[in-house]
Amino acid sequence: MTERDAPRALAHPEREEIRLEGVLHALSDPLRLSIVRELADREVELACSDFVLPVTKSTTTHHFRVLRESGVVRQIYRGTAKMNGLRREDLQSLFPGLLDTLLTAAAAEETRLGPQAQARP
Amino acid sequence: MTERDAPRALAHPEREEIRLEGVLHALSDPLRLSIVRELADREVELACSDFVLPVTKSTTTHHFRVLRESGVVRQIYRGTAKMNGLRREDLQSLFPGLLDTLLTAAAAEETRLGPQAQARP
DNA sequence: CCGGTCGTACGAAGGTTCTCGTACCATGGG
DNA sequence: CCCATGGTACGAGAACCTTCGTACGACCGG
Repeated sequence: MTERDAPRALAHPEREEIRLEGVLHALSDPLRLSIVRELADREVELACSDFVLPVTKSTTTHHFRVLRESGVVRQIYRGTAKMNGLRREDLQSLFPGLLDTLLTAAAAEETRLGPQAQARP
Repeated sequence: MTERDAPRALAHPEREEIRLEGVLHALSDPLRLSIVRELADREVELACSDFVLPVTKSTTTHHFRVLRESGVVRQIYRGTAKMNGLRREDLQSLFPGLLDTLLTAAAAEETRLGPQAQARP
């Protein structure tokens, strides 16, 4: 069934398996935080290749995997593309208000430090 | 001046130097998160030695240093003891609601998983 | 079927983190 | 003045994280 509908299925933690420490660790990386912010801003599912990131494809795959395995995003294949969506409802149910507060905090920090200050040399 | 008043002063980031990524990273460790929760519950300054932690003194020093350098706690010497206080106002001013939301999320997770589930073997 | 696009797997280098043990320093009480 | 207490410094080992390159697999469009 699941195999038949989704030949290239990806492993996700169930809602109950999501751990706060894992979510915080996932979001403590500037690149991953910027991915989540963009996902939240656009409010649509985005392909990995829709993001312009200062790293190679391999590294991009790695970061999206961390986000998926920590329960922050849901990923599904659509043709050759891999679409990413925030797991808003799961996170809201487990940690009410956390995602929005974090997004607000990230926006505040960007305003404070200047929009270019998230990358490292 | 500063030297005279506090011969054993400790380096802290200024409020403006506190970075969201650093705070999230500091709190993504279960041991450090439990320290912050206890600090928030008691609402008083606590010495490092007031915490019962499943690690050695050296490791305890390390974790408190991470919390201090990320801007989460303020540490001052009082005699031989080193007192720790949450930097509530600084964090609230930079990231409104974040600390309380995180503490609530941590409490919710503990309720969900059982009070013994924060240590690792 | 063939080529191009999108993404994965694997291995490796380099850096950081977590942990400990041992030796040490600062403070305050007898 | 000495010692007990509370904490630090340093070094080391293990584990983990981030990054990359190269080679490969899956799907779509012609």
